[in-house]
Amino acid sequence: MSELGRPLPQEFYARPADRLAPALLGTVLAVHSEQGTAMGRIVETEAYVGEEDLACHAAKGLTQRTTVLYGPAGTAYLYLIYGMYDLFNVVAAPEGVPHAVLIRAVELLQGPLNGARGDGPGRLTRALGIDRSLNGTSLLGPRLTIHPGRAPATITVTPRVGVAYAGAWADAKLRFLDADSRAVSRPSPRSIGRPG
DNA sequence: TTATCGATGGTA
DNA sequence: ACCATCGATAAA
Repeated sequence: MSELGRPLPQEFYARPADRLAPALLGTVLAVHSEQGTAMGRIVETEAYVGEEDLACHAAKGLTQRTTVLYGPAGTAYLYLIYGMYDLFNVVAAPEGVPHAVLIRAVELLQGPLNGARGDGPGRLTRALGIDRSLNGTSLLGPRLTIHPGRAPATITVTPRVGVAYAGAWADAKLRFLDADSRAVSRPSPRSIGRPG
């Protein structure tokens, strides 16, 4: 049983998503349920930085769907994509500022693992046993928590995945990866390949 | 009420 | 490269 430090405090989350996203690399997402605790070390994140960001859901403004983005930092934002996958995000920035960090990959430490892997935003939610019923849940516990972990030695920065429609924002370098992890969702320009 | 479109992943 | 699958949003 690995040791988890205290959950990251609310203040940790209350900063712009482009600064929170790299800070989350290496931290451990824990999902607590009757079954036990599922855990994964976060190795890939993307920042979505508010109403001006055409790739951010809040580009549509305040709607029923985006309500939690406008709420306090340190809240889970989960939504269904492509009719099939639940994607997990961390709400960032002060209340009223709709920033979020998408968690795209984890190194699985402890399961449910429903036969799923951790290398992909749709996969990790299945592997950790979370879905959109947890939308709006606090990351201060008791259901979901994030804990300090081993920070990456090197962070790779690239444009975000799947946002080609977002005009100038499609090219923004807002995706962050642990360059030494092999659990990332897809090859990255710098960390791809194996030495010798 | 209806049409369009995804912050994906599995298969060919 | 193609497509399964469905909720949110915008248009009508």
